[in-house]
Amino acid sequence: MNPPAGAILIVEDDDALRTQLLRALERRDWHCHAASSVDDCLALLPTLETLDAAILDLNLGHDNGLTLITPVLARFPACRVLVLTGYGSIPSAVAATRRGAHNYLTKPASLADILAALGDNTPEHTPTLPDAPPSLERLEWEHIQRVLDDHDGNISAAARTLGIHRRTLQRRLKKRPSASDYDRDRPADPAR
Amino acid sequence: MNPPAGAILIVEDDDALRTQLLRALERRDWHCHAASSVDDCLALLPTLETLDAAILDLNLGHDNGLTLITPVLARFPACRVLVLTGYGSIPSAVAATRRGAHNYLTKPASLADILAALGDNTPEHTPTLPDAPPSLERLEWEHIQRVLDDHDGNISAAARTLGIHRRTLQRRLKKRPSASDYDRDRPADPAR
DNA sequence: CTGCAGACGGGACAATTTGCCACACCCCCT
DNA sequence: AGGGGGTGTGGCAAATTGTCCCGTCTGCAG
Repeated sequence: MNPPAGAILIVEDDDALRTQLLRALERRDWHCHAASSVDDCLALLPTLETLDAAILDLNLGHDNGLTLITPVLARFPACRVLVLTGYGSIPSAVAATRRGAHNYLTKPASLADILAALGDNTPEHTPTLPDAPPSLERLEWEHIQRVLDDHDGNISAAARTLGIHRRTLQRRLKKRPSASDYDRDRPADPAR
Repeated sequence: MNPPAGAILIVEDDDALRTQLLRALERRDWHCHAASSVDDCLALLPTLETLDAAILDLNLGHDNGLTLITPVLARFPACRVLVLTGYGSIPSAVAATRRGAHNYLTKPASLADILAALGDNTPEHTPTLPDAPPSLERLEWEHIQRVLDDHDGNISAAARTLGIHRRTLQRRLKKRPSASDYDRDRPADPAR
């Protein structure tokens, strides 16, 4: 897929996810750099020689990954910036794109999704007419997954922010043995 | 708010909505042009002298409003393009923004929302860190509203695409008497 | 070491909500 | 007039939720 690969920067505050992503990308022959905060990233930037791509988490503690887009592009104008966030919203996607982000994904995203988003060379193709109305259940499910992920799999906490009873969340989860496929190299993944 | 106003183009296939929008904008001293399809719009473009803003619906029959962004900007590079769509998605928002759209809104949007989105002069401000986890119920409700709107208030059709029983949708709607506040002159909205 | 707090999985049971069927009307169209 | 579809409503069984309650585990003070 990408024999030459290149240099990539990962900015993600979740240690587990960051290292997983990093390893997965290195296995694909990318030369990786990683940072876990806005400050780390800003400190790291000047030391880099080249950068072909960057994956930025929006939710970096109290800082916002959005603020990194401009500095990254200032130093490496050709860098492909991919924003990856737990909770994506249309306004923030617009803001990121306006700042020059190449693409915007919401977690959970598989490695394949990420690479595809970065590779998307066609700035003008996407006929994108998927104005398809998602079923209520699907939407609910995806949202639950996101929130759950946002709370590192903590069911109790997720249930609280979702505004439903913990018991209910448990029951619903049991019904759908969803395989969370983060950045697993191959889809198959045990249970982060 | 906008004493000088300017010339604006509205491309929207729903007759009722288009005329409402048009009248509301004219009342605000905008010089309006309107089209109800991609072809109409493309035919209209060359005849225009100036254009300060454009509101494009994404869902134009079988065509996609996204394709209009480039032509519009080609003729009027300084034009502010606002994409307005019934069911918005992050990928399509990214696609629109990449093509040069100034902003992207989902219906229902009040006139105030629209004007604010067009006025948004700050391409670099938005700290946007609302990575807030919406409650399941709120998200559900909003989605229902969008889908309902997408089907012009047709409960049966909406229920079908939502994948729930018509009776259930009815009951849920009755519980929350929401006032659909399209482009009503004044926001007059309870709690969007 | 010993609580204590908080998370997880589950059982039991009542309170709601859904899914479904039925019936009444309406409106539009052939 | 006779479909075909949409909108309200009533009623009822079935599924889902909200609660309470337990028993375990684990990490963290004391």
